[in-house]
This record gives sequence, C-alpha cells and structure tokens, in this order.
Amino acid sequence: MGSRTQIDGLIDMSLQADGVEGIQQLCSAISETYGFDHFIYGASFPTSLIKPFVLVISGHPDAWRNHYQAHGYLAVDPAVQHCTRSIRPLIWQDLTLDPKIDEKPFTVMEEARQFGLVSGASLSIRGSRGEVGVLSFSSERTAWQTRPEIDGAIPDLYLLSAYVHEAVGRLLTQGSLPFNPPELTTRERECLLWAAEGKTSWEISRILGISERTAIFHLQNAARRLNASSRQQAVALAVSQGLISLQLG
Amino acid sequence: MGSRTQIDGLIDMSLQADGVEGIQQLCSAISETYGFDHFIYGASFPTSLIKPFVLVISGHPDAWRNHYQAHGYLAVDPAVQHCTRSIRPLIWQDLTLDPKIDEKPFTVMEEARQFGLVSGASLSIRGSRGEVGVLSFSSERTAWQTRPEIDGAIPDLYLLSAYVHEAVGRLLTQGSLPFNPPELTTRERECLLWAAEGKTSWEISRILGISERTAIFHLQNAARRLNASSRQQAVALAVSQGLISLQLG
DNA sequence: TGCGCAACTGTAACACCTTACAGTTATAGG
DNA sequence: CCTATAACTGTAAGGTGTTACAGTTGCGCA
Repeated sequence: MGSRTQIDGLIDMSLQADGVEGIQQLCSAISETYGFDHFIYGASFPTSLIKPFVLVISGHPDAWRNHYQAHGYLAVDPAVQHCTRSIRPLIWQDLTLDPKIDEKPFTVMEEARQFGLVSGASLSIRGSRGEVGVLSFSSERTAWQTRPEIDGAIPDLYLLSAYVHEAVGRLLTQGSLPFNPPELTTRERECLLWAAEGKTSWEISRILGISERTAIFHLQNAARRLNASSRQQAVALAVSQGLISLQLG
Repeated sequence: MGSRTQIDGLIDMSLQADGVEGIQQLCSAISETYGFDHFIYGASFPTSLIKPFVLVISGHPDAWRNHYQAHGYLAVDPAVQHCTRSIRPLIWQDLTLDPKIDEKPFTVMEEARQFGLVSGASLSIRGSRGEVGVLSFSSERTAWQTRPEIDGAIPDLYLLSAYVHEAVGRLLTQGSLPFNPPELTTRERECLLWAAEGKTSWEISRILGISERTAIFHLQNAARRLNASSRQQAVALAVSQGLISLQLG
C-alpha cells in the first residue's frame, strides 16, 4: 500500500514509456501493483469541440468494451460524468444512484459488474492543452473486500494518472498519433489573444502598432494553421487548446 | 508520512471548509501535517483572458509576498511556469536553472531561500471551469533534510490540492467571491457551441431548426450574460470557462 | 546565392455580424 | 392576475470579417 519503491518504480516507468504499447504496459503495471484486474484510459483532445480527437487505451474485457460502445454508454457513464464535472477521484461505491431517477447511469454500473468490473475508482485528468480524461481501475472483487486498499491507493493512483497523461502528451508532440497540435507564431498568438478579447482588426492593429491589414493577415494565417473556417472558430480552438497564454496575474 | 487517518482527516476538513478563512486553515493544517513551514494557493479564473480573476490564499511571510509582488515575480517564477506547462508536481530541488540562461527564475528561487522558503514543492491545479492554479508548500530546512519526506508526501499533497481547489470552487458557486460564473440557457449554449465550430448565424439556424434571427438573438443574449462585446469574445469566454460541453466521444 | 518563412502592407467585392427598432407565445412563480 | 423569463420572429442601416488579388523587408539556413 504505497511503499516508496512501488510508486517510484512506476513513475520511472512512466517517464520512459514510449508508444501506445508502452503506456498500455504502464497502466497494466499500475493496475497489478495496486491489486486491480482491469484499467481504462480515455482522453479527449479539443481539435474540435464537436468532434474532438479521442484516445482510448483499454485494459477492459473485449466483451464489455463492445457492449459499452454499442449502447453508447460513454454519454451516460456516471464515472465519466463525475470526472468531467469534478477533479476529485471517484470511488465507484460512493456513487449514489437512484434506479428510478438515474436509470441509465445505474444500468451502466449494474452491467459493468456482470462483465467483471465489480468495484473500482476513476481518476479525473485535465491536461495543459485542454484535454479532459479519465483513468479508471477496477477489480472483480466486491467493494467490501477492496474498499480499504482502494482508499489507501487513491493518492498514488491520482498522482500516477498525471504521469500517465504526461506520457500520452509526449506521444502527441512526437507525432506518434494522428493529431499534432499546431504551432503558431508570436504575432498570430498576439492577434488571436486580442481577437478573443473582443477586439476588432482595427483595434488589434492599434494595440500591436501594425496596420489593420497585417492584423487580418496574421489572424487568417492562424485560422489556416488551426484548420478553422472563421475567426470565431480559430479563437475557440486556440482557447480550448491553451495556445493563448492566459497570464496568472 | 501518509498514515490513512492523516489524509482522511484533511479530506474531511476540505469538504467542510467554508469561506476563505476555512481554506486558509485547511492549507495550514496540510502544511503542518506534512512538516512544512509555509504554503501558498493561487488560482486564475478565466473571466477574461487578459485580466482573469485571481484568488490568492497566502501562508507566506508578508516580507516575501511584498517583495514578490513588487518585482513582478509571478511572470518569471519557475514553479508557476512549470505548473502552467505541466500537470506533474514539481519538487523545487529538481529545477535545473542555469544562472546565465535562466537569470530571472534563478533569482526568484535564490531570493525565496533568503526569505525562508528554502525547499519545497508545487502542485499543479486545473479545474473543471478552466481554472489554472498552483498550491505550493515550503520548508525552512534544506532540500537535503526535507527531500525524503517531501518525496513521500507528494501523492497525498497532489490529491489534497484537488480537494483544496474544489473547496474554492464551492466559494464561487456560493457567491462568497467577487466573481460568479454566468448561467446560460440551453439554446444559448447550443448556439454558442455551433458558433465556436465556425458556423454562421444562418447555418446555426438550419442546424437547430430556428430562424436566423433567433440564432442571432440567442447569441446576443449569451454575449450579454458573459459580458462579451462581440460574438468572438463570447465564444472565447464560453470555451475557456467550460460552459460549452465538449463531448467525450 | 538561393530558399523558406515571419512579418509586414494595400485594394475591392461580398458575406457576415451588430445594433436598434417592434413584436408573439408559453411556462413558472408571487 | 401579473411579472419574469425562455424561446421565438421580423426589418434596416452600418460596421466588420472573408477572400482573392499583388506585393516588400529581413532573418536564418543550406
């Protein structure tokens, strides 16, 4: 239950994990170390608000994955719901679901049990580029049996979820995944920042000391790089991907 | 070093913490429990990208706070820099700062030592409404003395940083702070979401099955509620505050 | 020297957003 | 019953964004 060598070894492993397989092995190792039977990592990268790039690294039984996807459970999964609304870890047992009011979420957890995901916990993940994710671990044993050890493992698991996600972040910048975050020039970021503040092209040109045409030029280039079809979308993407540096002060 | 009763007590305290004073006491308790002398919590809420609402709850010596603010160290503080770029905890000792290249960050840490912040760690915080924050704990003892216990405390501290931030989130919704996140109607959120996707008023009207004038109407109302002076700014604020639900799939 | 690229500038037509005017319908709460 | 609010619709003038045209300057790199 959290001796120093345990988590240190897993952190080292996370810093070296390479490729999707490396992260799969890392999650497997974490899962085993803390006495779980299954895991799943899922994260959403805001390439688009409507259709984000989603990466799932699954250590779930195939039967459950197929059932889950076929029924569109992602939209009603109470663990996912919790992790998008809160940054606190969730121990599944703590969910208070009324079968009448929360019918669908209740069904998801009920059926998960039948597929061998009896007890478990979900860790909320939020990246520095607007990513929202979940890392869940589950056991085939009952909550009564696993509760004490899950309680004890939560701090370690929460920390490790950050390291797992950072390892995924490295995949992105290395280009191992079909989504590479665009790089903007200084001027493009400056123009986007002021556009996001509601300034017009002319106002931006006065702020930056350039001609109005040049401000328009930079904003167009930024939109092209972001695959945006309008200034509005460019602003939305830049903000959601954290490309516009919001100052801490 | 992390017996169950220790962190459980602090988590309970965080769930009941009320008001800024309650959170100040909570951070103090965490600091003492894990053998630190000072703490500081700082978070930035994206009311505006240029001028966000910033909340600081300080357990730092007044002399250091004044010195820090007078010299504008927030912009060059390497701990703050790290926490805005990464979600991993930072143990100050692990910073590799070259006095020649990283002159200003080096100076910040050097002077911090002279004010009694000798060794410590910073935990990155990211909230579900676009908040970016830092929770730091520091000791007057040297890194050599504190390293083992800091290493051991990191998982607990990282978890507690989430609970501290959630407690701050409760202050916001309770209206105890001079910033209340606006509430949008369903239609306003829908229109904003599609506007953020780069759709024009006419396209949004076709998607939602309403007249173009009505789409414009909802977007104007949304902009008014968000204190935005244009549709661009409304989109930027809605995205940065997480008011537009980006689906996990 | 040549190449790519960031940064810069201008004009013109057309599409789009903003503002201000003036309404209707339905639902929830005092 | 009255008020507030969500949701809905229309017109018109004027400001702003988008696209496509055609350039210049300066820097770093092969």
